[in-house]
Parts: sequence; structure tokens; C-alpha cells
Amino acid sequence: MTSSTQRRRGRKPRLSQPLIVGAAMRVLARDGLDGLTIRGIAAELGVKSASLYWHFPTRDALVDRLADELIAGLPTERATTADWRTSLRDGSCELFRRLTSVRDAARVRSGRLVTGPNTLRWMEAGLDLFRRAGLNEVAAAYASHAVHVYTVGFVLFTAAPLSAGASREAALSAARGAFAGLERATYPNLVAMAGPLTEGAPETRFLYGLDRLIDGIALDRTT
Amino acid sequence: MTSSTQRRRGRKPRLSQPLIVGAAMRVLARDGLDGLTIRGIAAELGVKSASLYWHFPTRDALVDRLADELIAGLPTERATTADWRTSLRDGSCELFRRLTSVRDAARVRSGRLVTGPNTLRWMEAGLDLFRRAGLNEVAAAYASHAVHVYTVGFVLFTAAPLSAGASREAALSAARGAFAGLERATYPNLVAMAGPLTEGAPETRFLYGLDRLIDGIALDRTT
DNA sequence: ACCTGAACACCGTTCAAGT
DNA sequence: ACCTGAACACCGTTCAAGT
Repeated sequence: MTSSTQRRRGRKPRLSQPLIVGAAMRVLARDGLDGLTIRGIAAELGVKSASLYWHFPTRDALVDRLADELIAGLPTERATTADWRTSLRDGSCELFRRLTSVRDAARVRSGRLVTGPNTLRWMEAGLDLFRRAGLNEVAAAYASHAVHVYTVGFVLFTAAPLSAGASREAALSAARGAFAGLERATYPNLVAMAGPLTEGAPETRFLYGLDRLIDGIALDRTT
Repeated sequence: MTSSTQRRRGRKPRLSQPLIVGAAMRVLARDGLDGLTIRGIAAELGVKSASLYWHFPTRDALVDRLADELIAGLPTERATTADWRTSLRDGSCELFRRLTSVRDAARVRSGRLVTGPNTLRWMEAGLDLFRRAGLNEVAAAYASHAVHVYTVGFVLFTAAPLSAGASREAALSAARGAFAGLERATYPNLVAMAGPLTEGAPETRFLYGLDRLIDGIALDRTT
């Protein structure tokens, strides 16, 4: 009758931005981005939908805030003893795991320019890392963006079937069957590689490209 | 009174999947993905919205089709004389330009598993390229996906302000001002690199990461 | 200052009815 | 077989009204 039900039938909801963000996070995790409605968030708070507009001007502003909050607490202070390649790899993995752990997190962050404090901190750390690695300003800016784009983009593609509602296993096995069932004459590689294209842990697949990207940046640094 | 007005007030609309796809493409280019409504497409065809459901089961199925159609005609037959690095670079650039040329094209293609014929052809060509380059099946599958993810992801981030409604110049100059105006003590790199972070042609920035990725893959091939 | 009631202008989708 | 009329259950958002 106290804090557990207070959320749904509390006497004085006493809204606030953090409270709304928290409720929105729960709805996002449960229903995904398409299910993240103002009305749904209000219901989660035991409040009427119009109330939220006192604290956020639009739904989009709330999602912007969510996008920044999604990467809150990500470690940005790396031991300076670790070399830049390890730091970059570990940091990108950290971001990868965070985006993978919340439903539609990559979708929330993609397609919008996030300028919240957590994102700024994350960007600053990335740039710092590349500068310490010896890249000039332009290269550091471009390289940092490239790694970020690759990371978010990868999660976006990996989570695509989940966002659509299907389970990951079902979607992948369906895709594997589709590839394997194509005409061998016109799609020899898709048929032959139906396995590699759809198997393997997401993080392993992610790391392959990440390591290639880091190798390429390292090469650019030395030449 | 003939073909120009026929679209809006034609006597016998005589719908078909290609006709609907064409109209949807025009609406997408004009109003973006958020403005791509069944009612809007129907209006573009001079038809009632319910009519479209005879030809497509859901809006999502239509957008799936659009996603595949967006990369129709992209060259997949490369001169075998060109080395794989040049082919890969040119091909990715081609995709980059196509996705950049239609509003929200990257958004339409991201977050969904496209299995249309144009996409299959494109995938097959990518895999073939990496196999001819000497990568094994797993590496070819992973590398191909990495390059694709990077390309679509890059366009997605570049087009973010456009999708939100703002002009690209306005959004970038706003971002530049925001970076430059941060506290130097906590965000030294963002302040110092406000220029490089927001200037430069999109394609130049895209090519930096693409070339690093290709370099890294080439390195993986030789070791 | 903060929340509610009630409405507005939209959506995707369905389905009986027309032709 | 193919299209329309009319409705259903939703949206985000606004705003006068309550407290």
C-alpha cells in the first residue's frame, strides 16, 4: 500500500522531470520506442497525459532527454596507463553493451543530435583519447565520429528484428533459411554463407569490424 | 487535363503495387518518413486510404518495399579489372550518395531487415567482392556487414537534423556554437575542435572512416 | 505553480457495402 | 476483383478550468 502501489495510485504524484524520465525508461524497456506514448508514460505515473506537458514541451523533447540518459554512467575516465587502442576498444564495447541492454536504445539515439551532458562527456572522452594517441584535430574528430557511427549503427541493425516484434532467434533462423533457399546460380555467396551471415554472437561480430576500424586508424596515425 | 492531372483527379486510378510505391517515394521525398502516411499516399494517388490495403497488408509492408526500392539500380557489376579496394570504396560511395539523395532514406533502411531483390543483389555483390579479395567465409560476412553498417549509420547521423526539420547548415552552426561555448575546463577538446567536428563535406568525413575500415580489412587479409 | 477534463486534428486499420 | 464510406481505437497536443 506504500511505495509499490504509490506509483500507480499515489495520493500526490508530485511530478518532476527525473520522475517522468524514469517512468519513460520503464515504458521504453517494456514496450519499445513505438510503444512509448505520452499516454502510456502518464499511466505509468498514475497521472493524466496532459500533465506531462507542464514538464516537457513535446514528446520529442522527452525522447531527446531519454537519448542522453541512456548512456548515463558510462565510464569515461580510463586509466592513462592503458594504451589508446585498448581504451577505445573497451569503451566502444561498453557503449555497445549499454545500447544492447535496453530495448530500442540505438533507435532512440540514432537519427537525432543528442547534446545532453552524458553525451558531451562521452564525446569529450573520445576526442581526448584520439588526441593522446597522436591524431591531429581533424583526424581525431573524424575518427571519433566513425567509431561512434559504427557502434550505434551495428546495434541498430542487430536489434532490427527485436524492434519489429520478432524474437532474435526466430528472425535469424528465418533469414538463414531464406538465404540458403535462394537460387545458387544468382546468389552463390548468399547461399554458401547463409551460416556465417546469421550465426555468431553479436558482440563477436561487432568486434570484428571494430578491430578493423581501430587497425585502420592506427595505420593512419603512423603514416 | 491528361496525365498531369490524372494523378489527382483521374477517372480510373487503377491502382497497382508499382504505382503505390512510386507515389510513396514522392511523398517520402517531400514529407519525410514521419510524413509518409497511408492517407497522404492515397491523396497523392487521388484515391481513398482504405484502397491501399488491397495491395499492401500494412503500412510497414509498404515501407519494407520502399526500403528495398531505394537502392534499386545501384551498380553491382564491377569491372573485375579494378582491385577489390577500389571496388569496395566506389560501391560504398555509390550507396552513400543514394542514401543521401532521398530524404530519410537511411532511416527507412535502418532498423528493419530488408530482404528485397535489390538488397539481396547488393549483399551478394559485397560478399563476392570480399571472397575474391581472399577473405574466408566468416571474415567476408563480417566485413561486408561492417562496411554496410558504417555506411548506413553515417548517413543516418548526417541526416539527423534534416529529419528533425532543421536545415543542415543551421543545425551544424548551432552545434558549432554550442561546442565552442562549453566550459573549457571540463570540455577542452570539444571547445578546441568545434570547427573540425562540424565542418567539412559529409562525403569527405564519410570517406575518412571508410578508408580506415578498408585499410583494417586489408591488414586482416594479409596477416 | 501544477494538474485535470475535454476536446482537436490527426493516425493505421477494418469491414460492410458498392461497382 | 477492386475501391469507397464510415467507423474504431488509438495518437500528440492544446487550453480553459480547477486546486
